Amino acid sequence: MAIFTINPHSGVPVYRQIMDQVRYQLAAGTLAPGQQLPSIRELAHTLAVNPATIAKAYSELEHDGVIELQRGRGAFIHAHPPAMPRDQRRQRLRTLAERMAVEARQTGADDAEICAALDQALIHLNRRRPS
Amino acid sequence: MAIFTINPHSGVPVYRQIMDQVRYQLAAGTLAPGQQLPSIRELAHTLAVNPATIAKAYSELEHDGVIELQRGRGAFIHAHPPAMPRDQRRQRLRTLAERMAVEARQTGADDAEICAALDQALIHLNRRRPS
DNA sequence: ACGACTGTATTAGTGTTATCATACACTAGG
DNA sequence: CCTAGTGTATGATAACACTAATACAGTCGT
Repeated sequence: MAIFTINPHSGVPVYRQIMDQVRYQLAAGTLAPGQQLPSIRELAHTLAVNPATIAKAYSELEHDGVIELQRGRGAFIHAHPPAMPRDQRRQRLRTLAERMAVEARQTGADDAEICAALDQALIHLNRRRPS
Repeated sequence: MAIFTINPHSGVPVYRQIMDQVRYQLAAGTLAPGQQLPSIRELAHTLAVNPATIAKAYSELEHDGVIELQRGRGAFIHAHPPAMPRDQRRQRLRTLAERMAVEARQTGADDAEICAALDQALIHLNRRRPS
């Protein structure tokens, strides 16, 4: 199985699918800081998409501090994770939590059910992590 | 203060800002099932946007089962919340939780911090709820 | 120095989205 | 009935998103 898989008919943009998978695998530990990623052209060939599409995904990830691009060398998971300042992190978490809370409530779930879902997701992520 | 407020320069579409606020206020209890919303034209005038923009927001919300549109009468919060089937709800919660878990991990937060953020968000929502 | 690999930049084509304008159809009250 | 309110439907236009094509520039091993 390849590192990444793409579904061109899912409606979600290819470049975003790439970004999501890098983020997910980094969170899950399948990708580790410093590790080299497939080159733009190589990945483009594997997934049968235009190199510019991969370049866009990588470029955005670099802008977000997730990966590091080195001209002539390749793409790498950022060696030193950004380590967001405490205040900013708090604000970010608050935003994420509110979004999830509101959307989860739409399903009719109660607090316990919502928290349980998050616990499960975290446990699932931790599966592959030495931490 | 008006029921809704809009920021035309935020980059997020106006119709989506409307949708988000209806959903949020419903989750928070500021809007209650059965309650009447501002008419399309009235809200359009208040926010200084085209009625079709409000119509789109309302139409999408109706499609999602959040509100009810009655020609010649007005727009109302759906009296009986949709109550998603258990399986579908579980799947939806799983998706939401995974997204939050992955994005929260990006900030460098640990499990406890992430769960605490969600707890806070739920508590904050419950503030205005009789439930 | 060369060649084969890396990322970068610019431009363009295509489709979708967001907003607006205008005309239509239903409902309720006088 | 008729009027003033409601939502509905259609089409136009501008902006944006996504993908692609092509040419450029740095790195590294031979």
